Amino acid sequence: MTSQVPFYETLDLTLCGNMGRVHRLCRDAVTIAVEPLGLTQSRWTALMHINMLKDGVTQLALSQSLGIEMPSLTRTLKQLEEQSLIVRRIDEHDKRSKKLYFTDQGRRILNTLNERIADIKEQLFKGLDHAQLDAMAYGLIRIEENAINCIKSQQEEKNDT
Amino acid sequence: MTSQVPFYETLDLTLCGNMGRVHRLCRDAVTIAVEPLGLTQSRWTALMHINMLKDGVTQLALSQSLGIEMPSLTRTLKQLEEQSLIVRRIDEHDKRSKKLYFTDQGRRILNTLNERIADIKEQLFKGLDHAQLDAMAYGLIRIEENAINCIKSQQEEKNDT
DNA sequence: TTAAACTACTTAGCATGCTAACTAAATTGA
DNA sequence: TCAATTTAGTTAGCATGCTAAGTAGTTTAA
Repeated sequence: MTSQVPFYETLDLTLCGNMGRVHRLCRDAVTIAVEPLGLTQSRWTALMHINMLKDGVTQLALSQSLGIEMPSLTRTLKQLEEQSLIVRRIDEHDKRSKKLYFTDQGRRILNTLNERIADIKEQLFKGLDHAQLDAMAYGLIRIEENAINCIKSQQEEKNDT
Repeated sequence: MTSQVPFYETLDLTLCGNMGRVHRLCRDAVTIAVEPLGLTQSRWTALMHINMLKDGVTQLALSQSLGIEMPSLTRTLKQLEEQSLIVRRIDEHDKRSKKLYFTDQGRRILNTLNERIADIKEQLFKGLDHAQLDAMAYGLIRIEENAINCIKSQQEEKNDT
């Protein structure tokens, strides 16, 4: 791929700012489209992931899939339960853990949600072919790994002193 | 570039989640490194951009460079001023606007900051060549444009009804 | 067997993004 | 000219990420 925009000009000082901004914009684009359903970003994202992982998933597994910490998730699930879109049931085999299930209404909302998101996704990725998207995904994953290692090595350094 | 990771597997349902996660991780990697300087993410980012735009930049110009809204910036600048790293002076030519200047201590902190960030940046981008980084930057900018258009068209649709 | 360690989840409270609504200064135009 | 609009910045308060610390159930090991 030819270099339309030199990376070091756009991201050098900014470092991670661009990613944050693009993230917020994508998030907002979807959220505006699903607002009539009474869903915020954290809530529609959680619903999509529960569906992807299938009914009965634990909160821990969901938090890992979402890439967020448990306390962030707890708040969102509480709201979804208050909206009667999901229920949380204690796992009888391990009473510490809770499994997540859609209610009938939750499943109805999910259908609409899927349609709206497919529509927005098409708009967001317009003009980018699969090779370009794959290149981005590869880069993101690579940077993610590097960041995790970087954080880990800094924490170890701190513990040694 | 060959497709190491199929985009639609990693980002399909997640959509923008990956970007958010990578953003947070990069941000945290730097923030851990500069914490001894008493700086949080929003504060070190603001300092870097003030330096990039040069002393005397207005708050408005800075908010645009950062890609955040004025109220988000106001809070951060207030903290930086309380830390005596910058001062905000009313522009005599336009008394609505305020210009930003480093204090001596601010400039000292900035030097250390630059060194630490250069170090972390190298770690974050390890294993990615310029072509790959450019591909990512291009994709990010393209998606950003698409998202802005998508949000705009949805808002216009809403106003028409 | 039972005390210690670990695990899943929750609660409390911070950081940083946002919008809505405000103030005060500058600009526009009837 | 001066009332209406626009602009730069602020304040207030919400959404959603986080960490630290707490509860209660499970596992481990002396």
